[in-house]
Amino acid sequence: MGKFMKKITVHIADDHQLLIDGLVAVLSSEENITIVGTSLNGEEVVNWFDSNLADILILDINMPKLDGIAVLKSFRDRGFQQKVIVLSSYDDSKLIKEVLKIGASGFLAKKCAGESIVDSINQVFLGKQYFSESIKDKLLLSFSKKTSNFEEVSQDGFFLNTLTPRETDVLKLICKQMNSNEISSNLHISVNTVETHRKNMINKLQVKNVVGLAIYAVKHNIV
Amino acid sequence: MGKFMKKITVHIADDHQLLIDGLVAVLSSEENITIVGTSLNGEEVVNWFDSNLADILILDINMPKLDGIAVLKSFRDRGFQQKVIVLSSYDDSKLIKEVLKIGASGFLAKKCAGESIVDSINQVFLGKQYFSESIKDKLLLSFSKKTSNFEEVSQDGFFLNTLTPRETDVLKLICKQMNSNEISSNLHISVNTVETHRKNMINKLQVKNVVGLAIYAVKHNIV
DNA sequence: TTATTTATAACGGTTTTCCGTGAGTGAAAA
DNA sequence: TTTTCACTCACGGAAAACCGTTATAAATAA
Repeated sequence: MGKFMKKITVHIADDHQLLIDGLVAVLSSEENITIVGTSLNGEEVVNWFDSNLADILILDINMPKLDGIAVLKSFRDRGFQQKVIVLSSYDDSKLIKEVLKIGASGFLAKKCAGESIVDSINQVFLGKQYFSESIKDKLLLSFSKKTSNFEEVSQDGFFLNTLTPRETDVLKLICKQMNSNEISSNLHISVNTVETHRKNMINKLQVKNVVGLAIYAVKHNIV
Repeated sequence: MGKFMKKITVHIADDHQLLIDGLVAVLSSEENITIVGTSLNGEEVVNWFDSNLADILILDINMPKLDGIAVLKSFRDRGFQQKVIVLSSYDDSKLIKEVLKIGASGFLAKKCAGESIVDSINQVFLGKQYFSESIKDKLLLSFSKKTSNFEEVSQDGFFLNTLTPRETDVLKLICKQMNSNEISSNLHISVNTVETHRKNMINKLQVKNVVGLAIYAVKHNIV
């Protein structure tokens, strides 16, 4: 490796400082990689990239304020060029496909090994895509089950809609184990309205019942 | 530091290999600490300590197979002596109090900084207790709200009961968004039985409805 | 041996959720 | 400016969840 070769600049975003510090420690021994910034939530990421540059962003999905999906979307909408490697605790095939569709270059499950983050940075920097082992398995598995994927595909790539602010309000209260009545008092709206929001969320997130909503909420850091 | 000073031996357990590798990288620069083992789930931890020793165990709460709480309880029941520092994404005051009651020596939120893990290991090795900043705040806050803590205390320290194997079966299916009817077919038991399990879980976990159960399940890695 | 725990099951009644469907308003985007 | 989106509200019926209570058998712990 030549002495004056350009180093790959990396920004790491994760709501767990401990993980960031860990990754920094892992990557610090790689001589062709420099960490030029870190963020603890989505807002910080967006703000940082407003006035800074990095070749690669390691982006956790589950973050407060603005989650990884929202950050990705905002980058895509603004035509930003840096590569993004998504990091997630949950290796859900729906999620993987969604982030790829929005424009991520790689997907790492947190259960992958430390080396694979080094590999992924190098590969993605070269313009390739990168998936950790468990992710590859999940993707292959989901493609072989054509039936269960039919609905997703048929919806032209919008199977994973995001919630409106108001829906998020309702979902938060649902997760506080309130019923529709309590929620309606709390938000000063009619019970019918609450139930409409509830229905709409169940439809757009393609879940079966409140349990699906609650799990979605936890996994997307809404609670 | 003397050349022949005993190093503190540490075992790290977390279901995210990435975090383990990160912690290993962070701790490897500490000359008085050696990592003598790692585990990706609760079972591995228990098995490892059956035939090995470490001064300190860094233990994640959310792990598959056997969660951190279960591991702690099994250690306590068998009279093991190593110190345990609990690691968790969720800095819930109930959880903190419970693990302390079972015998943990420290509690780190994953959002704490990498240095604090070094500090915690050193402190706990000296016989002290250690809490990361956010945890201290949570504890103080919960002690000042005496009212909300009355029920917990009044129950003689068993506010956080564990589920029976069968209840766990039911909960898993609940989280797959099945209704009681579907669950009963799936487990070949009566709908009434399913609903009994459901009720019992709601009671013993002190939640209000399925949403509470689902959130409990996700946070305790049952799904 | 006795007490407790676990898993099973029943039942009637109440509350809540879920489903379909339709509709009005205001704001923002095309 | 027309259209789309977010938010609001309504109603009726079906399905499911929740509550209280009781009970039996087997296994296990005290």
